[in-house]
Amino acid sequence: MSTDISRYTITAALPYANGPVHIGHLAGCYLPSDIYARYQRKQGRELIFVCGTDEHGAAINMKAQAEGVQPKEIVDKYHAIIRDSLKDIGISFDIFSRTSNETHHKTAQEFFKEMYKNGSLEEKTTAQYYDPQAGQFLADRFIMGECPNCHFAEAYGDQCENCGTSLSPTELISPKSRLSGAAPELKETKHWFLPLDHLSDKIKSYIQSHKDWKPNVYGQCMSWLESKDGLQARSMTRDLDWGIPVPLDDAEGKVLYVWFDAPIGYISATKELLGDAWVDYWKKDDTKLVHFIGKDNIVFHCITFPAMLMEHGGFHLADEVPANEFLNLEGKKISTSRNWAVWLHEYLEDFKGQEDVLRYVLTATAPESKDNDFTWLDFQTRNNSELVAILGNFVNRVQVLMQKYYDGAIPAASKLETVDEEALTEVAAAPTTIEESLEKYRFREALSRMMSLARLGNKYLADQEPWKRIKDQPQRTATIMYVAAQITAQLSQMMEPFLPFSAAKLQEDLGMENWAWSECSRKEFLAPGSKIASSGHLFSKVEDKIIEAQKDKLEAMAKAAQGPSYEPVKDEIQFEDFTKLDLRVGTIVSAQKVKKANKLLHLEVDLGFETRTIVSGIAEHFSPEELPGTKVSVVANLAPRKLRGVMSQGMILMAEDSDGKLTFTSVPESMPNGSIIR
RNA sequence: GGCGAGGUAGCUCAGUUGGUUAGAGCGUCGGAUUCAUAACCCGGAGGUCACGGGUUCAACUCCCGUCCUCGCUACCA
Repeated sequence: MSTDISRYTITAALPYANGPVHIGHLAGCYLPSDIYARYQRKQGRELIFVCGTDEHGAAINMKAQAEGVQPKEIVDKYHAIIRDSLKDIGISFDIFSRTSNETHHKTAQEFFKEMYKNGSLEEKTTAQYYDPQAGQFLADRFIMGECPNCHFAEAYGDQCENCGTSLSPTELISPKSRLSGAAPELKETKHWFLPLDHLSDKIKSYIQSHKDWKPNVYGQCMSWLESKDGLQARSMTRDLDWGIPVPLDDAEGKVLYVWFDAPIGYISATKELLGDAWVDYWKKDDTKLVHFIGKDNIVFHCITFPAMLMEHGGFHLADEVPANEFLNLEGKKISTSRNWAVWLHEYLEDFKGQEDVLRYVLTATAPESKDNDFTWLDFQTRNNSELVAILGNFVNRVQVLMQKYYDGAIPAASKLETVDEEALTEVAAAPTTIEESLEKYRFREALSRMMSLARLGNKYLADQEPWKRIKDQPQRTATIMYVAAQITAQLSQMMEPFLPFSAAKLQEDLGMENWAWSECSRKEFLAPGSKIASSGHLFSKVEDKIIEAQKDKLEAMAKAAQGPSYEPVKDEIQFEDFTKLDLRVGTIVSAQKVKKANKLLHLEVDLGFETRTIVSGIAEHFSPEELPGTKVSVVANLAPRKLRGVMSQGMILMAEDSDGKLTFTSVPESMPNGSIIR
């Protein structure tokens, strides 16, 4: 890894094709990767920048089913939206592929076969639910039944949406297939697992050879590697009909696990782009492999995927994984299901021609070292007082003055004074300082260093006051304007990775090309006599009412998404079913936290005829001190269950609103403990 | 509860081989200016560096403890 770098493989996390891309994705992954790729291209480095949609997995299957369409329709729709919106915001992928295409299917299958041949995969047979009517095995999500825990009737096979418990399908009481409604049968099925424990040391020394990785990345990896349970084997296959068929004889109806095939998508995309030359970008050690991802993907890219590559053999492992944290929106977590998001394709509609504004704001506020907040007010401020007032304004001043005094033709400088020399020295030094930041993945710092060129320009003009000198010092004025023109030219070059649209526009005004990075460490970009045109302001102000409209839109969309989110009414039951429940009035006599659990409270509840111990998961909603004396409704005949070492003998009834907030179901104070509720 | 990351000016952040009055951008206040989209330029105010101990001649920086935020994980109505 210390060898000289001959080429770069830059990947951006594959967006999952079950929804559009929002500003969080952009800030966390696509913008930084694009800035990096554009910068390295300008450096003249050989590189590929690959991405594509991730189109497999049970979630897409589910969504298709919910909408009553084929999975293919879902992924086609979102692939197009994602591809177009990323292109329109200027993300300069060399290829934007998709995991549903043939090259990828073949590549993933070959990869799997090779691992199989190497003996890296462990075959295990387990009992899984099977739908006899639909004739297929059921993914966890495809099974519904009664939660063993809270007895919610529509718990899914992986999790109960009502009480949040993680489940395995076999725990469900009276399970039903969501495909046909039939009762599923347990049937033996075979899957292929990737054991990781034996790789633990190898992975650890790999991670430890990258101590320079960002603390969040390095820390999280070591946290996993040093966890007491060790690295668990993960199943690399699923019983599903949407995905890449497992390329083995005895694997009818089985597909590769989506997390297995997705990262191979980077490789397939490279093949698609380069043909046989893909090998250079993935197997040679003089290649630098950089994965841009969000923090949710760290473990996968730093541990699982490298493990897959190690087991397959012959691959070069990631050199850098500059993962970002999360971006919040107006103080709240971005949420697709609550529709709390600024969607990229909608931004592009609402802010036509202002692609660079979003790029600027999201780069300036990118969550590089900790979660960060995007607000529309901040968006407006940064646009108006940074892009418009500093950058756009400086460029415009130069263009206007040049036009006014010299008809747009750059004058020749006479003798350079110290201030001129100093300014030009800074101009020539800009690439070096910006490069320093970019090579360390400090994009916000790089952006700010780029902006200081504009600040330098504004100060230079203010100090030199050409508008005063034009009257009686024509030679001095010419020199000043010559210098100002060079600053502008350098700006147009240094802007390019960050603000490609504005850079192109400015370069055109200046009659320049997008120069190589190495050509930019200079003092003269534009010779005297070359023309500077002006095609109008680079940026325009964002008015208050635009911001208000966006904020209103956000609230309205969130409200609409939240409106009809009532739980569906459960299946009808008979009166006898109801009478099985023994509900009683009780009073909490004492409450204390259960140790080593932060959601559980150990309650003693007086039921009149006896006092019960009940463990309740309400510790995040109530403090123990406020509870004694509270009248509650209790399920008195629930089978006892041990929770965190404490035997719980019953359950307290709670009401929950759509935000997950809990309250006790009220019982009048006057009702004696032990009274029956029916 | 365990593990990881973070807690520095109104806002967004930089600052660790410990060392003079803790920095930047934006905002704010005052001044100056008019080439420029009331933009630009200069200056000021503004910080118990989450809190409490400890090590040291010296701590934002090292050690111990506590609190808060985020993530993973356990546990859960």
